[in-house]
Amino acid sequence: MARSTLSTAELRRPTVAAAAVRAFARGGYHGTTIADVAREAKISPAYVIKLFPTKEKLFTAALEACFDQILAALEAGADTASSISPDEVLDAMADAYAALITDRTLLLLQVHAQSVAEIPEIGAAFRAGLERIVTYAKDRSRGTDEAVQRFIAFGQLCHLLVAANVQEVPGPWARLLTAGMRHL
Amino acid sequence: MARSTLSTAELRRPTVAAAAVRAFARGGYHGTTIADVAREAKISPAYVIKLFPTKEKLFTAALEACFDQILAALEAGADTASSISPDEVLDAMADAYAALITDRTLLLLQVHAQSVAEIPEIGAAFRAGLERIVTYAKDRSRGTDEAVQRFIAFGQLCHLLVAANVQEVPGPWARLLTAGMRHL
DNA sequence: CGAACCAGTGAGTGTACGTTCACTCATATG
DNA sequence: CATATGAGTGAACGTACACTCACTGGTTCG
Repeated sequence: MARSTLSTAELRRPTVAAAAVRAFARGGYHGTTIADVAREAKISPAYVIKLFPTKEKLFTAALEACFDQILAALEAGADTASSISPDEVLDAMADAYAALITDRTLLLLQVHAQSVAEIPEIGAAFRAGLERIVTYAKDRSRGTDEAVQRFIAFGQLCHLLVAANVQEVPGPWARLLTAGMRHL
Repeated sequence: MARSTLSTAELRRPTVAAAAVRAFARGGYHGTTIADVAREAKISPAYVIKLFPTKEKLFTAALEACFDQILAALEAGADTASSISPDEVLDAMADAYAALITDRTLLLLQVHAQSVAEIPEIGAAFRAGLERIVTYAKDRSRGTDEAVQRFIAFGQLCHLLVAANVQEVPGPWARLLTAGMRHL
């Protein structure tokens, strides 16, 4: 058994990053330990930090994996649009995003990342991911700046609703906020 | 000198809560220690937790103080509206909010709260504050549900831009997102 | 065979944190 | 003066965490 089946460190890194996505999505950066990630990845803590030398690098790796998945979903969604009208393309991407975050993992990781964006390395990775999303949405939809801005703004509203569990709560204010949102 | 000048615990609590707002806004829930809050309030850590028996209660107290200030700003802003047209009232409230969060303290505290809303006590306090904002915006502006929803969505976009420091960054994507935003 | 290498780990180290507790000191009142 | 009350603290306790390091066992190749 050579390279092809034996898991070298290089091959292992993405699976550990995927485990980090799940673990950090639960507890956020400060609320998640390297041991938590190790448990999720089914390896020892020591090996986690051999693969990603600091906790910050581990988190940014998770964040990049998160944005990779989001971009892929947006691309796939855009392909299903019934016309090339900008609004319809953006709408198809929104549908795809809503479907992607049915399990809240990727959404929560972004929320947590936003809250530790003051850490330089993490802030940079977060902005890089945001840039990818915004420029892709703009280029692919060929919509106006306003339409793309609205696309992001309502995405953020969606993050708020899910993070705060507004859907599970009664009251007219909650229904006002969730009206028309597709992430259920 | 009796009650009026001597600082009793009851009188001290709000000033400690205000210190907690500042401290937690910097580091978030998990990234801020009780000693940080104590330093900010210029008292000992032990006395902080005598005033607020657990870290969670301390954080929710800070969060409530934060929403108090936001509501007050929205009310004051609505009073300055040049007409009673719903859109103009909402616009005046948005201006007032933008002015309030010129220093990023209250904004960042909300972002951090959103990311630890899974902690039941904190999630409940966060939803309570959100409910106050939404119902006030709706009742005072007498706008449509859609207008109020948009008001909140673009508020969340504003939080994203500030938390991630998008204003300080070059690139067309950043300018697209910040276009028309007033929080500078 | 043996030497070099690499995936992966167990056990530790130093530090920092939330919370507790016994205490001090100032004031207030009888 | 004596006693009580409550503001405020110093020092400790137990735990938990990021990160280190010396090590094991398997594989590769001369």
